[in-house]
Amino acid sequence: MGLQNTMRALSDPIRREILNLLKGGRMAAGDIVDRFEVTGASISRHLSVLKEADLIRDKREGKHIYYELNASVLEEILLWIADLKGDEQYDQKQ
Amino acid sequence: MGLQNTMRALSDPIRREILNLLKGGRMAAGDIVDRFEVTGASISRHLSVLKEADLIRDKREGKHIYYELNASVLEEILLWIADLKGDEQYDQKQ
DNA sequence: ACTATATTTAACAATTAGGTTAAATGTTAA
DNA sequence: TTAACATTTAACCTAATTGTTAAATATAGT
Repeated sequence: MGLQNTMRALSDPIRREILNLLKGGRMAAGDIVDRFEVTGASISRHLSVLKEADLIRDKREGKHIYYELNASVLEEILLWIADLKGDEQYDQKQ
Repeated sequence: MGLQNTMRALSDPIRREILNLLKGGRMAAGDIVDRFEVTGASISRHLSVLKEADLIRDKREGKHIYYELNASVLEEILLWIADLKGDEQYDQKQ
């Protein structure tokens, strides 16, 4: 919901790294946790911030909850930044 | 210095609005302050965060300090986001 | 129903961020 | 050098963020 949520979600390095991981395809929460030094509880909250920003989506499958990237939300930032840069080429592009 | 500083700077709505104002050309600190409801001290700190992120540059001229946009730093974010989106078209460019 | 596994939520502590007012700094002009 | 103006810095307060551990929830298998 809106640029603010998205920007806030992206302001944390762990959350950005999570998105980077998901670029390679969906992952179960536990597998994401394994990639970081912090606890599962901590990652779980990062995931919920990303989900609130609609940057990721989750889907339960049995015991696991899989997370996947939803990159479409990024278009808004991209446009905001391109506008700031006065980058009309990109602005035009859908 | 780096994506983290930039992202952090952009995560605040007042700072984003300041950048938007500067899109129209350089402004003195006081004129920026007038556009917001918060105190000059508060805006001054926002400006210093933006400056640390190298998103703006300042230049003293007599009693005034003028701030101007430095949009070039945004390229890094643009690439980061484009990469996440798998947007090769933009990735290639430049 | 019980146990093990996967994940989230709650409660708390530490840190960071953003706001305020008051003091400090830098500049210009009298 | 004093005064006025423009801006930043310091000191302080409150609220938000991030991390931890422990408890709660959901699912699957026995």
